[in-house]
Amino acid sequence: MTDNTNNKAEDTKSLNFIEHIIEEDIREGKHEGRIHTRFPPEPNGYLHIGHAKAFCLDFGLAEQYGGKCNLRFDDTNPAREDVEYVDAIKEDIQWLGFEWEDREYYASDYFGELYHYAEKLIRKEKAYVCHLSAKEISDNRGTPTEPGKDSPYRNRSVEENLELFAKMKAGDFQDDTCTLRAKVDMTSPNMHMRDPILYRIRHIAHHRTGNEWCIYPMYDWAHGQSDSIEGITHSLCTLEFEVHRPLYEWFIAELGIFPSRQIEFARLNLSYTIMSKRKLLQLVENGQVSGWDDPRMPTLSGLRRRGYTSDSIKNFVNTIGIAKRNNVIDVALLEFAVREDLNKKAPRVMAVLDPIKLIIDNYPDDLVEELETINNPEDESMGVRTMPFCKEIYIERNDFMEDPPKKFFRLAPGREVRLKSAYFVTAQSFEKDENGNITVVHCTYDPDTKSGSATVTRKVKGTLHWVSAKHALDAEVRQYDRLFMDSDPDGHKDKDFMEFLNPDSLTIIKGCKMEPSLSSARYPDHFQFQRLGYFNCDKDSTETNPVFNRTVPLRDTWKQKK
RNA sequence: UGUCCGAUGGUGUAAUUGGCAACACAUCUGGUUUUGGUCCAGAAGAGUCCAGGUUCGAGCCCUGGUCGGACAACCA
Repeated sequence: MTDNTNNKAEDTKSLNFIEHIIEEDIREGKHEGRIHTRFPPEPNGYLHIGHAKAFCLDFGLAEQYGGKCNLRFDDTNPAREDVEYVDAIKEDIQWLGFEWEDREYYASDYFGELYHYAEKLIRKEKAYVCHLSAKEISDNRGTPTEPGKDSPYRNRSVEENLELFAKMKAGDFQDDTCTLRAKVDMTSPNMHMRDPILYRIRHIAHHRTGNEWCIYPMYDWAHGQSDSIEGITHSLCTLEFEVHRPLYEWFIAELGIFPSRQIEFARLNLSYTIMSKRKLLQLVENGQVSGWDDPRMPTLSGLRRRGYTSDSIKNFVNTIGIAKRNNVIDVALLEFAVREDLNKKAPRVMAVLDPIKLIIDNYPDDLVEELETINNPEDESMGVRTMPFCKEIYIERNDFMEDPPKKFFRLAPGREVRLKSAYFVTAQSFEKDENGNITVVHCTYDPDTKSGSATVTRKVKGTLHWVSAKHALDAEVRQYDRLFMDSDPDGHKDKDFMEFLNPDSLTIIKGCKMEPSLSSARYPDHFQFQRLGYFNCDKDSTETNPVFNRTVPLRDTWKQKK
């Protein structure tokens, strides 16, 4: 949260609905005022900005109310999960500055305890071993508007169930031959209460428990009980689990265990992007992006590589709020968040992406001046540096126009502009190649207009960035645009999200000219390329081929008017 | 024909729990500026999905609608 919103939040005591619940719980002395949350990712993919919303809430609330937040991997499905993801998930959470100390847990840590809970349910005649096939179970479950039918195995004896369940665990049965089901109510209007499956048989090695188990708990059975075992007071999850809550509470009541409370909030949706892990995986596997950390991905690793700062993401997440209604956040808000943060932090440098040579005819041939320039006008403590200046420099191709419109403030024949931190120059002539493209612009400079000298009082409308031709560093720049051309690529019943992929989401520009100080840039150093945008050094960058990503362009009111 | 949830400017969230609907982004003016950035000043934009009811008073409470979302994996 920024200082600003924080102050406002405290002044007006503007709370989201979960904070209201928590404060009321504290007021009433529930759980002795203890607040304990958890973030429960499944290690089957990388975390994205939507997960950031969730874990900033989980960890943030714990921080805010002097409680704790556990990191718990929900690893109950060995077929889809992998340690690669565990490490990536931890790195992303730490990147945003959250700490779980020694509370790194795994649902698989509780397999033993869960097994005993299941036996307890069997003894209470609240669970049974069912030999129906997946198809039969599905057929018997009914539909949302029609009740289901009882399984023929529903009423066997406690002893028989206990024995069969032990055999399931012992590996006496093949995959998919039977399940352990809770005995709730096949006629419930809530589908999740129609004798949900607790365990299925899978003879697969688990990334943590190896071959110790061949029965694996389902989400509803593992998740809630894990919350309870850890003494979680407020278990926050997204809206789609709302219909699971009655079951969550049924287990607590039947087992008589610690009553964690599940609270649901609306997940984050961002315009022009998709947030489904499955679909993001599809982009990775089809090679539409270079990996989970492709700078166009909404993953935290992608945003990090793109040049987003962790502060900007936290600020963003705290700005969007928490509620229960479905929402779509404008990506412009995310972009605002990085600009706001980088404006304060990023040193200003000069880089010319589409160079055209500017020759200062009246400047001494061999003279090189070291001109001083400020690193960040927003933060004087960032100091100054010098840039070499000489007779031939590069400017941006679109900063010169042969025949400009009246509101064009840049260079044109006979027009004078300022070269940032250097001199005023006036364009005199230009050269074209056989195709009519301008190749060189000739100008003259006024020695009395040197930056910092107060000798000239006349004003110029435009200021251009530039790089000394002789000293320029050649570099590659990767410009990114939105990955999808539709504001809601995932929201069309008749069309696949892949149809909306933007073919121009990545533009690689080689031969960009940069000021020499950039040779020391290393991943993930952030910069503002003056007049262009915020950029960061990419991890592909090398000594011989420096690479920069455009994080986000500067706000451009000129372009909008054109 | 079911159950659950939701509905406040273009977008997102607030509203001291029943007291003149506020903040941010986006948009548009004007000013400052050695970045057409930043910053500063200002404008426009909702009367809270609809219809009733309770009340001195309703975005908040009640009733009935409408619209939107979730739920029928041995996924989470």
